[in-house]
Amino acid sequence: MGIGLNDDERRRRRGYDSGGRIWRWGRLEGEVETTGGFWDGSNGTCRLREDGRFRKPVNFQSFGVRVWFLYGFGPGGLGAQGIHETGFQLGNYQLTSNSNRSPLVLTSHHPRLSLSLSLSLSLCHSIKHLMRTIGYAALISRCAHPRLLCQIQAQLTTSGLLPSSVFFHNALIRAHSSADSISLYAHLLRRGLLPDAHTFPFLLRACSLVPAPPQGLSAHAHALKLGLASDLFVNNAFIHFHSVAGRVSDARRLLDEAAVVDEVSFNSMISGYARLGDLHNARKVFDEMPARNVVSWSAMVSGYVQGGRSKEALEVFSQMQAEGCKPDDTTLVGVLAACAHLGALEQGKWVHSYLKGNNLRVSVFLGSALIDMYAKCGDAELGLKVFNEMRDKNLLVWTTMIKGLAMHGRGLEALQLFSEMEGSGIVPDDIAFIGALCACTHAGLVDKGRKMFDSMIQQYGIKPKIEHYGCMVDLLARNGLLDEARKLIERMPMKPDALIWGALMAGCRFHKNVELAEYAVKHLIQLEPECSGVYVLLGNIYAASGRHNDARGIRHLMKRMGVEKTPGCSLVEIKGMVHQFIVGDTSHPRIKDILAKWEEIEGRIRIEGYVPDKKEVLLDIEEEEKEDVLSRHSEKLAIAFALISTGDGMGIRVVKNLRVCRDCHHVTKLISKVYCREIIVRDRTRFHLFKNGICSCNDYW
DNA sequence: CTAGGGTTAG
Repeated sequence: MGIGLNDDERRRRRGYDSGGRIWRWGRLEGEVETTGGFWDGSNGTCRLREDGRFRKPVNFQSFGVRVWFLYGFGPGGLGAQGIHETGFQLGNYQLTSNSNRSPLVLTSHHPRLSLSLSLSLSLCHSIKHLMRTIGYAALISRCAHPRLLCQIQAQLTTSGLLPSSVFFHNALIRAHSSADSISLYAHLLRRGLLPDAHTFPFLLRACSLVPAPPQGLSAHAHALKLGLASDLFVNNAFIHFHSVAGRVSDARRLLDEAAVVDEVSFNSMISGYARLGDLHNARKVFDEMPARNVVSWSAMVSGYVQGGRSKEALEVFSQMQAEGCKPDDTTLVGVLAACAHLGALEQGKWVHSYLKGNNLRVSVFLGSALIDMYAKCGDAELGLKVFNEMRDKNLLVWTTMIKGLAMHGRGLEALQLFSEMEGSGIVPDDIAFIGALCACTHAGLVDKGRKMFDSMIQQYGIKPKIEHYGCMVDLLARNGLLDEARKLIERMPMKPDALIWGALMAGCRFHKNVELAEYAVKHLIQLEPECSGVYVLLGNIYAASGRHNDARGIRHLMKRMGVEKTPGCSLVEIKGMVHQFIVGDTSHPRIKDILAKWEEIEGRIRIEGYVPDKKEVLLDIEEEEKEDVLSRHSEKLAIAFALISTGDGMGIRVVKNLRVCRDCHHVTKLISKVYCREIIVRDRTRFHLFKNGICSCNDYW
C-alpha cells in the first residue's frame, strides 16, 4: 500500500523558498496522506486509490459507517474519517487489520435512536478505554449532537480529565464553536493552563461566529506573549479573524510580517477584500500568490459574484480551467450564482452536467444554487426537478424553490410548497415568509396574504421587518386596495423606505390613481433624490394620464437635480455567449441586420394591430423621434438579434436590468404570436413568459 | 484535536 512518501520527497513537496520566506504546500495537494480510498466491507480489506480523490462518501454498510476518506496513518495502519448513520462524525478512526471491531462497531445494527444512545452510553462507561482506541478528542471535536457533547463534557469534568488538560479544552472549544468556546477558554486560563497552537484557531473561529471581537483581540495579545503568533496555523487564524470582521489592513499587516505563509493565509485575504467589495485588492492578493489552489479560485469567483461582476466571475472560472485547476462544489456554487445573475442558462446547465459527470453530491448549497439558477434563468421546471431529487432539504433549499416559483407567477404552487415545508417540520424564518408573501402577490391572493402575515406574527413570533410590510403594500396596491395600502404604511412601526413607496406607486400607476401617486412620489423623491426611476415613473404616470406639462416639469426637475436615467440594458445568451445591448446602442457588430430585422418585425406586428405606445417616453421630443427611441429599447434590440441568430421555434431568453416598458411588453406579446416563439424576459423584479400573444404576468408588473 | 472559499431575501 502506497502510504506516505519518504522524508526527502515530503520535504521537497512541502515547501520551497519564495522571496525569503517559506511557502508551505497545502495538504490537499500531492500528499498521499489525503488520498481517497474505500473500504470493502465484505472481506474487510481496505484499498487506497491513487487518483487523489477524497471525500467521496462510500457506503460502509456492514458497520453503518460512511467513510469520507481514508489516509495513511504511519507505518502499518490506516486512518479514516467517516460519518456514522446517526450523523455522528468520526475522526481519525484507526483502522488496522485487527482493530476493525472498535467499540463503535457494536452499535451499528441498531436503529437510529438507540444507536446514538448506546454510543453515548459506551462513551460514558469507558472513556479511558475509548481514548486509547479511537482518537477521543477527534470524536469530541466533531460531535454534531449538542446533548451528547454536554454529556461528554460532564463526564470529562468528573473524571478529572478536563481540568488538567489543554488537549480536551481544545477539542471542546472546537466542538462548541459558540460563546461556550470563549468561556471554556477563560476556564482554561483560570486553571493556569497554557493555551497551545491548537487552541487559538478553534477559539478564533468561535470569536468570528459569535461575534466577539474584544475576546479575539485579547487572545491575540496572549498568543503574542506566548510566542505562538509566529505559528502558521495561529497566524492564519488571526488573519482570517480580522478579514471576516472587515479589518483587512490588520490582516494584511499580519500577512506581510509572517515568517511562514501558505495558501490559507492569502485565501483569507482574498475573501476579506471581496467582502468589502474591494475587488481590486482581492485580485492583487490573488495575483501575488506564488501558487493558487481551488480555494483561491473559488474565493475569486464568488468575490466577483458578490460584487455584482458576474461576467468577470465566469472569466475567472474559465481561466481556472485553462490553468488546469479542478473546480469543486464550492467553486460551482459561485459559478451558478454568476449564471443566475446573467441569465446564462446554457452555462448553468453545463455546470449541472459537470457535477453529475464528476459525481459531486448535490449538497444543500449546490442544490439551492442550482434551483436559483434555473429559476432565474427562466426554467422553473428544471429547478423543480433538482428540488424533487434532493434528499436532504434545509430551509434555504425550500425558500429558494418557493421564491423561484413566485417569481414565475406560480403563486399557488409556491404556497403549496410552503405548507409542505411546514408539514415536514421545517420552521420558516423571516426570509421564507418574504417568499410566501411574494407568492401571494403574484397570484393575487389578498386574503391568503393577510393570513400569512398574521400567522408569521402570531404562530411563529417573527417580528415583521420593513420588507414584509413592503410585500403587503405591494399585495394590496397591486389588487387595487390602495387605501388599505396607504393606511398600512401609515401605521407601520418603522419609517417607510423607498421600496414601500415604490410599491404603492406601482399600484397607483396600474389603477390610475394620480393623486395618491403624487403623494407617494413626494416621499420617494425625498428619500432618493438621486434615483432616476422615481422621476421616470411619475413622469410616466403624468404622461399616461395626459398631463404632459407636468411630465415635462419632471423632465426639467431631473435636469436640475442632475439625475441621469439609468440606461436600459438587456442580455441575451446565444450559443453560450452572452450578448449585451444598451438602449440606443449601435456598437453591436451586427447592428445593421438587427435594425433591418426590427423593421420587418414592426411591419408584421402592425398588421396584428400594433401602434407604438409613446406614453411612457417622457422626453419632450418630436413624435417621430419618440418612435425612434422606443424602437431602440434594449430588449427590442436583444429580441431582434435573438430572432436572427436562432432557429425557428427556439425559445428566447432575455435578462433586463430595468422594468419592461409597456410598449416593449406589448411588442413582445405580439412577436411571440407572429413568430411562434416562447420568449422569457426577466426584468428587475420578475419573469414574463410570452407565449402565443399572452404574458404570464397578466399584464401587471 | 489544527485553516482557507459557498446558497435565499433586501
